[in-house]
Amino acid sequence: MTTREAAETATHSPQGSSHGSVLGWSLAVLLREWNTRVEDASRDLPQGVRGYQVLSAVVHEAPPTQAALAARLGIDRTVMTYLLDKFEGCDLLERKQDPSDRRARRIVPTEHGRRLLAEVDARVAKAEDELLSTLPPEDRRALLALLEHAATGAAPAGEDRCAAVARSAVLTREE
Amino acid sequence: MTTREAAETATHSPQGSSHGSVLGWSLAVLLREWNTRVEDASRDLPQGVRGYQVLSAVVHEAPPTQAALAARLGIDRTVMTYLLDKFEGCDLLERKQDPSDRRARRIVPTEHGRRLLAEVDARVAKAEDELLSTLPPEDRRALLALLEHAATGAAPAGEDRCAAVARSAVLTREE
DNA sequence: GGAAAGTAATCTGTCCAACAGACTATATGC
DNA sequence: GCATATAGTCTGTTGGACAGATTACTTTCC
Repeated sequence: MTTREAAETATHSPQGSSHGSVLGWSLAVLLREWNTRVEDASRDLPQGVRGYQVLSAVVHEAPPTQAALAARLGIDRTVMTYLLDKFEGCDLLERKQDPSDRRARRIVPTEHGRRLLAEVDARVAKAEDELLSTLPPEDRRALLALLEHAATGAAPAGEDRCAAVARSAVLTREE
Repeated sequence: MTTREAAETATHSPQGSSHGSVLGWSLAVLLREWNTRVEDASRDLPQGVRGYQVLSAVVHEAPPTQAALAARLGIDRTVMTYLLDKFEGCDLLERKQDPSDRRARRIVPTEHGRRLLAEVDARVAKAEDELLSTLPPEDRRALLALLEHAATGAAPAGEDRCAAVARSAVLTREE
């Protein structure tokens, strides 16, 4: 009896959000798999996936400060410090004084960093294709679009704003 | 705003994929937000989100063994041990000897566990709705479907099989 | 029937990564 | 110039993940 109740609850969906959170489970599974695959793709970078995300954000989004970068990736600021230490040590990123605010550091990629990221980006793209290989290309594009939309919409106020700032920074400050 | 428009934004960049992994970032942001919201929704459960996932999986999926449960959620088996200890301590779950294999324990929810989960499930559903509130209902459904499909497809062999086993267990094992 | 190998769960010890909190240096506002 | 806020760093603590050994039981194969 009790088991039957369970089965019923499980399939008895009022509005599609039937059995316990599909959302949470799917996100967790996908992210876990994404991690292991990208971990492999970022083998040349310090700090594995973490490192990839940092380098990628710096190059592609150019957040204006260390703090903005941390906020964008949801990383603690104290953690960001030693992450960047390693990147500087590997000659992938540099910290430069921001002339307009001497407390802040502008994080800029080195040439080496850019080149390496390009390689890794390619490997990551391939890994992601494999990860989503069960979806036809059309659905894959739809999923990515929906995900990005949902993520920017769901980000706790400040993250998308940060991205916007970052983008404008790219435009105004590129040399 | 439809999926197609979003897709355009996503693929908007000059050289196509010059955008670092949208996938990884989106998944991470969404999961992080999902976590904080569900953390709040599961305040009555031991172990927060973790606890919710465990209880939810036990009730809705009824994995046959502790190990299967752990595999489904991507949790280490040694961790599962003390997670379940707490649940037993709170009278939410029970470990019962599996008569057909006396090494294994069947994890079954108590009445209390079921009731509590029902409450929490409701709160979680609400939290998820809010999380995706920027998507129109149609897109929301599409996203969930695509996510689930992608996740089951991407799960390292054994996880969906485990779910299948679990479901059949629900059907065959009556009390 | 019984040794050998395999599996479910547990227990133990180790390690690392996250976070809070204090601290330095700048900035901004009154 | 004093008060308050912010960027970044450093330090100490803690919890959670994981590897490895252990116990109990099952399966296999001779």
